[in-house]
Amino acid sequence: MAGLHDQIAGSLIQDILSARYRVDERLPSERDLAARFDANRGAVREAMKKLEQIGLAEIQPGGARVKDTSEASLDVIGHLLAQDNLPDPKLVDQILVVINSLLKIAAEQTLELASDEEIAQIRELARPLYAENLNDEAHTLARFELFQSIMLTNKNLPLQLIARTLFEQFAPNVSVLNVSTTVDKAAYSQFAQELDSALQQRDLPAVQAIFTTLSDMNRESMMHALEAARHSLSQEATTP
Amino acid sequence: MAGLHDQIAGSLIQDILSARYRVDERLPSERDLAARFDANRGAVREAMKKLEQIGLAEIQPGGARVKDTSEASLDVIGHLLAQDNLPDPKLVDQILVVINSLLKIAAEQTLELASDEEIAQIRELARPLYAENLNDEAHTLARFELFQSIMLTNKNLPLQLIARTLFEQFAPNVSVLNVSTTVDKAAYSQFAQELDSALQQRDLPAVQAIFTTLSDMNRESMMHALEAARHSLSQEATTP
DNA sequence: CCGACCAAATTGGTCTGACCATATTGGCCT
DNA sequence: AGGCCAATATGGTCAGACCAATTTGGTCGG
Repeated sequence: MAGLHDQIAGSLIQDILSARYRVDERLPSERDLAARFDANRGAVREAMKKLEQIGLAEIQPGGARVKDTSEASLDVIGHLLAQDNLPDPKLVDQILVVINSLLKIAAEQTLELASDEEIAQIRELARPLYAENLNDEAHTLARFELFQSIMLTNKNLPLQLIARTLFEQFAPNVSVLNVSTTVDKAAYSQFAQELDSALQQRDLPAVQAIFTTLSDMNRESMMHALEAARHSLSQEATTP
Repeated sequence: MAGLHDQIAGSLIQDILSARYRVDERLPSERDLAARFDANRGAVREAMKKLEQIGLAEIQPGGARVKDTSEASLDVIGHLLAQDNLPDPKLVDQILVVINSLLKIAAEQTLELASDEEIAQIRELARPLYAENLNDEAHTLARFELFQSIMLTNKNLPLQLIARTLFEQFAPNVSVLNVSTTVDKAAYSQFAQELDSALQQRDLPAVQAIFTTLSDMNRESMMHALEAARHSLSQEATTP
């Protein structure tokens, strides 16, 4: 299924992220890599192009050099998360901070710019979360739809692009954690009700406070899910 | 200087962004495009790869289709800004909202996590802005260094990557505007002093308020610069 | 002994041409 | 008219070659 260049790129990305090549170090030549992977140079070349696009390497006539992660593109995040069995908790928390902040910004802007109809639509999507006895799947779906609605109602294109990019890299790497089992549905119910009310009254400070609280909630439940997964993994290791 | 594939990519990007191809419409085949541009298929292929990377097209066996801008990568922003003589004011404002929000988040996190030494370093960089009689160049540099310091002191990698990416696309497209001539240096002086004090006392609400005000300031001065450039352009048109 | 300079080897960049697997198309048959 | 199938067009991959720029290593002169 995956093209040869994808395998090569994946291997090189892994090598770079696991620090097998130091920053500023020259990568092997395309011809060498082609020989090592028993592949066409074109395939290696495509792989190198991907590295460059991700921002992990800088290709120049004379050789390709490894760049620091901090100079990379936002697309490295996904690769960083996928590096180990479990995603790095610190990185996960950083991502959550950013995503939740973006959500907060979107909500603030929505409050300021959205029409009454648009506000009403968002409020509709908060209703399902009133229920504290939703099953995990339905609860996850309801949360997702509410957040997506807030993001899309906002007409800020850069904000949307960032949020989507970040989420797309984030989601597949935390899906194994079954976060929905650790969310506090009672707290979410209160959140939904307060949000509904604050939206109706277009109460900016209230909305800000609500999303600050939400951020803490989400970060907490994610940390719990990560810890649970870590325990589960170490159990598997001892009883194979 | 620019490779042939870059010219082809640029032409295709322009065509897509100016809506000469509709969303979901099939692009001409690589062989057709090669003939049209009098180029090698490999060159066209590289150009198409770039389109796919930016997220403006989706390449599949059977043909390439145009995607909606909202599904693109964050890298479209630069191309969107560069599309006309002057960048789209609405888009510019949206970008400023996001950048300023990210800065605010970084500042909040810095307040929470940074060491006293790091805080002190940032405060140092606020000092130069006390002066209201800095020349434009020095003022721009001082602002830039302060903001960059806040961004880097924060250890949030995703936040840094997003901010840098956004800024790199933004800066070259607004550099023609000479924004520094429209900033209110007196207001900036007050901002710097308040920030210095708020950082020293680690006063979170104060920092939040300061950056909210800063955002409005920046957005205003950018709008003024845009308007000035617009007038300047229309004058040139009447007196060539 | 060191630095500047130059030629050779290496490297990425580009082009040509071909073949393959798959998707699309258009005609044919029912 | 609808379904089926072959012909065709398309993107995906590969091989081999040449070019321009960089890097490298040696040599010469100070």
